[in-house]
Amino acid sequence: MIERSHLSILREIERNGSLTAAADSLHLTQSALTHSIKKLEQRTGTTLWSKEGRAIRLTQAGSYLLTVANRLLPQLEYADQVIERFAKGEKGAIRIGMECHPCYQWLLKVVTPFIERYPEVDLDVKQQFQFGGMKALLNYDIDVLVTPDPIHQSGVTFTPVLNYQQVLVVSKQHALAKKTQVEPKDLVDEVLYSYPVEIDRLDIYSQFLNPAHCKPKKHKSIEATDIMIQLVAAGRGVAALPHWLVNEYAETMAIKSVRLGKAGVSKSIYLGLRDDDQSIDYLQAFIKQAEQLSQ
Amino acid sequence: MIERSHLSILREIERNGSLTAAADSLHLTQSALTHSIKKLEQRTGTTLWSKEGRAIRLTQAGSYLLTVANRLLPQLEYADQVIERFAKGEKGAIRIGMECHPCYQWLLKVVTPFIERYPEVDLDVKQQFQFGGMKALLNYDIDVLVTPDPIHQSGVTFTPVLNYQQVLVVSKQHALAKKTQVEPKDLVDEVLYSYPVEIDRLDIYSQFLNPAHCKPKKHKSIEATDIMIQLVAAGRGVAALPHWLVNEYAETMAIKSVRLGKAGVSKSIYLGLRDDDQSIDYLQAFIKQAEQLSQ
DNA sequence: TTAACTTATTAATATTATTCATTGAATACT
DNA sequence: AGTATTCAATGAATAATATTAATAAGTTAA
Repeated sequence: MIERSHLSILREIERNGSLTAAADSLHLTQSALTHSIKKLEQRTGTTLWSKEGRAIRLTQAGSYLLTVANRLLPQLEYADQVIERFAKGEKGAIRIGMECHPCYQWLLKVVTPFIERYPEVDLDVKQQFQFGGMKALLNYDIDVLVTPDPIHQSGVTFTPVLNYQQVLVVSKQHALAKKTQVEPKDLVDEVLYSYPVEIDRLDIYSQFLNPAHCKPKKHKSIEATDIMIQLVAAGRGVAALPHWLVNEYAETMAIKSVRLGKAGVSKSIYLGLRDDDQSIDYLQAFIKQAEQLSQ
Repeated sequence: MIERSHLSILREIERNGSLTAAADSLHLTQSALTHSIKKLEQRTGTTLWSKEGRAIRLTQAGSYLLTVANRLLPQLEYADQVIERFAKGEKGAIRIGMECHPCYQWLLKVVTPFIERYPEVDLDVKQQFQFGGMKALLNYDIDVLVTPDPIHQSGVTFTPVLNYQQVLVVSKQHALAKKTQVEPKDLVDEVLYSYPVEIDRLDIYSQFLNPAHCKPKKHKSIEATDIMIQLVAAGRGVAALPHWLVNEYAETMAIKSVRLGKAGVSKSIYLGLRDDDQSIDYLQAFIKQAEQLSQ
């Protein structure tokens, strides 16, 4: 069995020209090398070096092994480096799962400065989960779960990274646009647009309409935020979205945001992380980056 | 420092799905593996496996190392095999040096059966040496020296492999063709062709002409045997060549061989081998092959 | 819950690697 | 030629490492 140490010895003897010099550069004694060599030659049943006088020269078998050493040692040394980078928390991959439709745009703002600081960390974003984001996290399909609805459970810790108001978006021409706040009953004649998720995960229902036993005239679901905003601007309906998202569109689109109820609907976005991974540098850095953004 | 054993452990755990099973296939105890793993993880400062319950799963760093293992282990295992073949004397290379011009055709007859028996032994033939064949042999530029003039010296052993008569080749029309033997004085009016080597290495001089203080009318040197025979057949001159070589041409060319003197000029071809290499299987086999051919 | 199975731990032991001190041999120097 | 140097080989002693046995502690499945 050829070991890494054997390959190192081959290479260093060739580099240094003598056993003694090779021993120095390997931080060993000459005696140690002689013993290693002898053992290797005995075990393999070959002569790797022919020793004439005090000179030393590779045999054919030795020359062959030297080419192996020159090919494989750099690869092993590179692997050492990569593992070191893993150890320092510089290298890795974050697979981000998103359970929050409008968050994608917010996420981009977190990601941009992060990838500059951690160029060796790969990023991947997934938005569809067969059994829900929580399962995906626990099943190691993703490493970070971005969600407005944390399910507190052992093994996963959630950190709030963004607090915001959920607001109603309406066209500037809409009657509600003049109000500073809307009440549940104001929506009973409206078409309500939302992302395609279960109704009990929509805050406009759970925190606003349902408590007042109201419901909109019609409810339509749309995947793309841009289209949703377009439809709202055209007066085809209203939508409940994060205020920061609405603000971004407000400059270019004919829309206006109105507070939901007297107190407004407050929401938070959380990042979920497996407890196992709490010690991983770049994951902590990612969360910190997200927290800083909202301040 | 990633060692071969670490890579093997990585691979076997992944193949077998558990530490215990991997330990079996590595002919170790489960305890030994646990210790190795722990030591590796401590030294590198990484977690390679996350262990949840009795299941075990690779971390990102572990997955990376597994790809390294799958890439490098096969190469190391192949190197083991190659070294084993070297050890068995099946694999190697013979660099043959030729100091004997007409021997090339004889050599081919040795080589043909040899390469069938030792398909993994590379062969190379060199015919030009900067400082002579003996120096080339001692300098490890060649491994076998084919020569009619062995220089006995420590470190090299010569084995005679072919005894033959050196004969004079003449055209069938030539006056000497009718004789059974020629004398030195018969050549004083002839053009003598020879290979381009120093005159004192030509037996026709050292063993035939010089003792009788004779010399030919003219001496021309030619590299290629075929051309030399053509010229002789055309009556442009005579040449001294091994009888077995002349026999091969005699069927198709208008030439005839005549004995040199009453006793003839006897020659031998020797194979020279470094004493260091006497124990190498395929070199011994090569010499044996050469000896058998002449019987 | 038990039975079966898997990994972790500790202390003892076996194996292997390394060094020290010395020798013999080859080379360089005067 | 003789001496000093340099280099590799050796054997015994020691240090370092790997491996095991025995057992614990945890998980899974019936």
